[in-house]
Amino acid sequence: MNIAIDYQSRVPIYEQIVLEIEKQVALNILKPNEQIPAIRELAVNLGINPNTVKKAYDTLEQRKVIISKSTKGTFITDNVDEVKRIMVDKIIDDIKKNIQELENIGINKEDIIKKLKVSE
Amino acid sequence: MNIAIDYQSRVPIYEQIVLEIEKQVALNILKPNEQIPAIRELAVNLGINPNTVKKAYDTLEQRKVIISKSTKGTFITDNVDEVKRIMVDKIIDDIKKNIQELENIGINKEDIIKKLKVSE
DNA sequence: CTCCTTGCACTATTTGTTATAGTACAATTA
DNA sequence: TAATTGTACTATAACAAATAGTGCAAGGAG
Repeated sequence: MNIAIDYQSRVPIYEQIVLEIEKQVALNILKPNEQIPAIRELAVNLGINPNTVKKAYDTLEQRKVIISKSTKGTFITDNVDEVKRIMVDKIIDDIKKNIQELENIGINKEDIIKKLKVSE
Repeated sequence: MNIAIDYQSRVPIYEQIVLEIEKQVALNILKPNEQIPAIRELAVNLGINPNTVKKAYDTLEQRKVIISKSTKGTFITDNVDEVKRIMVDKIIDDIKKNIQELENIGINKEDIIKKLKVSE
């Protein structure tokens, strides 16, 4: 499990872990039903406190990205498609909001497309 | 000056003020050289501490959105276009990043456009 | 000149969240 | 039996945000 923690970031460590694991699920780096590191193990790997990892795992379980099985370990959900769908919807929504903001400022769709095409 | 503060948000109050004023500049609600409320006045209006408003104004001045004139008051910059340009560039950059993320997940440009067109 | 308002500067304290430290339990596995 | 798993809990530390409070210098209005 490869996770880079940015200690300068305003995003809490536990949330960085959440976002990174969600991302790796969406990118098929983490597969359905795959086991992920034990709380204590990941804590050691990242050099942080187990409670912080626990908080991340709790959040991920609430979002149905992972499933914790007592004494067995923690596993990626078997319904990875749903996780992806939610992520994609969120990103699409973000883009729509950004486009709306640009239009509010007075930039029309053609100009937006023009600006996007440069260096894309 | 109409600013709504969300106390539930993780974004600090001073930053909410910064973002809202920048937005109102971009939307031409706040005009070039226009005077904005005194620190103490806005603090009373929003029901917050003057130091919090001061921090917001300091940030805005650093970003060249406003100019503070001792004993005179605080004013919107005369170069509003530059503020707009920076905001637009930032939003465009956000959109690009989001598109890249979608492509990484495996969604091609045509699908992205299709998803964007629904309800837009 | 006096009073009020302005931005500015500073210290101290409070508050809430994040992160750490530490301990313990139940259940499964080797 | 020993080790590992997730779970649960309390206490503490660390940090940023926000508040509280005081005071200064300078300009404008009366």
